[in-house]
Amino acid sequence: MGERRRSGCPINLTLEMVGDRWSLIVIRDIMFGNRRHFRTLLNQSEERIASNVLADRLRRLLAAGLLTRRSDPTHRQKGIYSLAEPAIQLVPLLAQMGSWGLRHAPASETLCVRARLLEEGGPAMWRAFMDELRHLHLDAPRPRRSVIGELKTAFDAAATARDRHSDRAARTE
Amino acid sequence: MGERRRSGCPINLTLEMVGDRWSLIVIRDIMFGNRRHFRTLLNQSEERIASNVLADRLRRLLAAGLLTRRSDPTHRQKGIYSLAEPAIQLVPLLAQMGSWGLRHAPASETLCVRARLLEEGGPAMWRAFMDELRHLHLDAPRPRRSVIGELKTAFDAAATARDRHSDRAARTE
DNA sequence: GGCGACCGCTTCCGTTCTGCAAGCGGTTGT
DNA sequence: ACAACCGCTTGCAGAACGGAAGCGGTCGCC
Repeated sequence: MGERRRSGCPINLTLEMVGDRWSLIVIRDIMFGNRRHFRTLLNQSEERIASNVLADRLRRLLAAGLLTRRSDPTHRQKGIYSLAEPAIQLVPLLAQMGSWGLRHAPASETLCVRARLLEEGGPAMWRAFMDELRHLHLDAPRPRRSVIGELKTAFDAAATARDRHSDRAARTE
Repeated sequence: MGERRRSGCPINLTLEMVGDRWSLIVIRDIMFGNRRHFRTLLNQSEERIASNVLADRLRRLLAAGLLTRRSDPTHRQKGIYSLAEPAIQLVPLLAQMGSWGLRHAPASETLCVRARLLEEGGPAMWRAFMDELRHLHLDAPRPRRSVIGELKTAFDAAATARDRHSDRAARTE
């Protein structure tokens, strides 16, 4: 089992825990999309994760203490996945990844809106977001500010604008 | 060539460019260790990267525009690898990875010193560091502040302290 | 000018990881 | 009872990884 660590460097250790092509995608979907079940993570995945890879990542993230799982009272065989505190503290990292990606990668305009908003909001917004996640995932009290709401509003507005635009484009074809 | 993009999400695109187990290690070593040649990246690698993997990563990072390569005037067959601007802008991301790793992973005390300093310095220190990197890699003017110097001083102090400690431990064995 | 050390980088090969499709046994709603 | 759905597994092919040896070229040195 190649579980031994390559070095004690914090950057390296972070890479070893979440530095693969899927772990942060799963965490992103739970975090920003509030997808809590296996099936929603699988089917609503923008990047089309394979079911075996998803199962494997959930297992690893549970083992690493980044996620927790409890059974869903409404369905005997479902589990509800929640972010643990270490995963919630990935918010600044994900925000930086979003900022970098929208500058240096061919990101889609609509999907950039949230990244841009999170960048403009800065650390204060990240902290509010983390508080909200603690409410949703760790039974902390509901904070006043809803960053998820702000992100959703901005995203919906951008999606509507894009649809209007593509309607117009379709009409002129 | 599995080069097609999975989605236009900025986080996903960042992952696709540098979200593997080695790319950011290579960039980290060039950035913090100022290792500019193939051999130094290979032999001084804390994590013992294999030469074929290193060659592959350098090729990819060059193709992605994160690194540049020029030939070394002192040795006909050597190349000097430099960070391009997009790689320099990974500083905040690497800083966040360091911060997360030292909190949530079993990071070595000595190697944590730099991550902690970079965290305490905050965005102002990151900006100074990026300016210094632009001087070292992009022929920008030398800035007043040397973050690399600060990091080295702190690291050396920690290493000395650790050595003293292990000497003492050895003596009492 | 010959020789050993070193240079960037490649090749080989066994192991592991990924991506895709199908499917399993159990649960739920009708 | 039955179909739809649930979390998750299996099988398999191709890609990526990791370790070791090695290739042709270059350098410093006597």
